[in-house]
Amino acid sequence: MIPAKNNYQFEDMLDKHQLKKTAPRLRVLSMMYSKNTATSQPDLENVMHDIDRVTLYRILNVFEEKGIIHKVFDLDGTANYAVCHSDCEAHHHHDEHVHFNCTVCKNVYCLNELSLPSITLPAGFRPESFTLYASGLCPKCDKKNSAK
Amino acid sequence: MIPAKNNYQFEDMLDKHQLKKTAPRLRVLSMMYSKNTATSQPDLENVMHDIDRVTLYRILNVFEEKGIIHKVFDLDGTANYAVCHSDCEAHHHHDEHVHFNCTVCKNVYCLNELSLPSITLPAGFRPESFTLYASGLCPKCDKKNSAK
DNA sequence: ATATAAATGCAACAATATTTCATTTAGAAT
DNA sequence: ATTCTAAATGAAATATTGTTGCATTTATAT
Ligand SMILES: [Mn+2]
Ligand SMILES: [Mn+2]
Ligand SMILES: [Zn+2]
Ligand SMILES: [Zn+2]
Repeated sequence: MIPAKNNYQFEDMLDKHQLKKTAPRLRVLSMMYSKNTATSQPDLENVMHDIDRVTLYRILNVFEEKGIIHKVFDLDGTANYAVCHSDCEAHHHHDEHVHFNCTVCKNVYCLNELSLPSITLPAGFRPESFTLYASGLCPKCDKKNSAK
Repeated sequence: MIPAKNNYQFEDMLDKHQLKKTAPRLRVLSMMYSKNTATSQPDLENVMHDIDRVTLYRILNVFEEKGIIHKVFDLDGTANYAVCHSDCEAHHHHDEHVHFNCTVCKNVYCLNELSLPSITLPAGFRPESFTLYASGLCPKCDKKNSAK
């Protein structure tokens, strides 16, 4: 589903966005591409002890600006970031898919396959984008749950 | 649309939920019922200087627990609170309506009239609740915008 | 009027995010 | 290869946001 990427491809990505190929950026990229769930700033901080917190914030911000990753808030309101698969451009995201937040493992899944049902808003509202959040049990946690 | 309420009704509400009728609580209630948009903690803090920050947090928390208000995160991830109109009970909310976040005035509107379209998730996911967020121009900001 | 549990206010603390600036480094120019 | 420079990082300071503990006040039941 998510196409795996190697380090050369990550370097290309940074090149393409006129970002310098630095070690912290490559590590963040490879971490985010290796998972099928979104990553929070605390997640990164816990794994990459040697990289400064501020650097992580800045990497997340610039990646979001460039359209490499997009931000999703989970049930607690903490920001999670996931790689974009919708040919997003700088300052112009198109990540209008469903997000699933597991109530047990707290992971956030991007359900890129699902497009949103169209919906009509009350008169006067001019919507520009939609996001649908679903929460409940993810496949893993549901399996564990029904096993016992 | 939103039924206006007077102070006696606010007192009744607190009574019904076994909460003491205190001045801070009544003021928060009346502020939230007087608007048709959600209220953030900073909003409250800016208006009610004389009430302690911590008290406001506690009021919001207990109101949410009791099913009087529900929490909505806006585009920046800040928590906003809006009155419930879905006969919510303590620890059991049913606020599955559409939320609209205006990109200009930043206001969050509960579109209680709109129910959510049903949606089928990929195999394995066991959803328990849904929220649909829309963002764009609210009626007011759209009108101002097209005027000039 | 009194008693008591609940609620508030204040101070301290913790967690999270941003700003500033000195130092380092990637990539371009020579 | 060496030098140069803008970009990126790291570290400290500051700001913002949310929580905890405790003394004081207050709503309400008796
Ligand atoms: Mn996504
Ligand atoms: Mn709502
Ligand atoms: Zn899960
Ligand atoms: Zn607006």
